[in-house]
Amino acid sequence: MTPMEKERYTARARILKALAHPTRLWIAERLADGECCVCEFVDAVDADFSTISKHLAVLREAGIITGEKRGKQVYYRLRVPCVLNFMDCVEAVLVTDARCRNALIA
Amino acid sequence: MTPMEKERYTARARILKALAHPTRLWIAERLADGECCVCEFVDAVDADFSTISKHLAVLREAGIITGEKRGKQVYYRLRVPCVLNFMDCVEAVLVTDARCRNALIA
DNA sequence: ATAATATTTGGCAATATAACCAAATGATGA
DNA sequence: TCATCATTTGGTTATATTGCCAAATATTAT
Repeated sequence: MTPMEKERYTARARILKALAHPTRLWIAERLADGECCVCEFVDAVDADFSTISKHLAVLREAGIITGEKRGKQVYYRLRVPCVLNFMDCVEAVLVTDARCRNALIA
Repeated sequence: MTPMEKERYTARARILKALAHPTRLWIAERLADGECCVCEFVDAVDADFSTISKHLAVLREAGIITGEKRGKQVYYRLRVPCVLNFMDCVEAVLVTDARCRNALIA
């Protein structure tokens, strides 16, 4: 791994890491259907609103989402709409895993 | 987020988390070109061999790779070959981010 | 101006990760 | 059998993440 590669993979890993949390992943997928108000997440997720705000900050700082204040509320949306793309693959890993556990193969 | 969703997103996040480390991501992409011996990673990555072995364990336990011992060596390969798929999107996030930083837009 | 609402920020404690060294395991070759 | 090589596992320390509470900020409504 050359220094250049290291830099590149560090940047990429940072993005995956931002998505690698159940709540954040759920939020990202929700946003794939269109923008949402923070308040919707607060209602839907069973966690303190400050916790949700911090999750949003993680996604924001990773460049995955962007927010806009409208009145009292803040609306977030995906900055790059392809986030869903890799869920198919993630799902494939899960399915393969389940199949293999059942079949007792590697 | 229903309890069922929570379970689902926790499983998905686990997989992303496994990939969300520069060394592990590099290894995964390397394996997308075909199987590799652990020794190749040990040579290529500047980290203790035990560290590399632990990274491989993380990927293995996440169901992303699978290893096979052949003689003294262990060869790993991707269990689901689509890992590369989402790199395009990750890259798109990085590019968008760079563009916006330059242009001073959100 | 004050109060109420929506969100972010600061701070803290609990837990999880990452990296290293040393030691254990497994396979081959002398 | 004994030494050697490749890899994994155990243990430890440093660092990072998570989630809650309390407090700060910003916007609207009274």
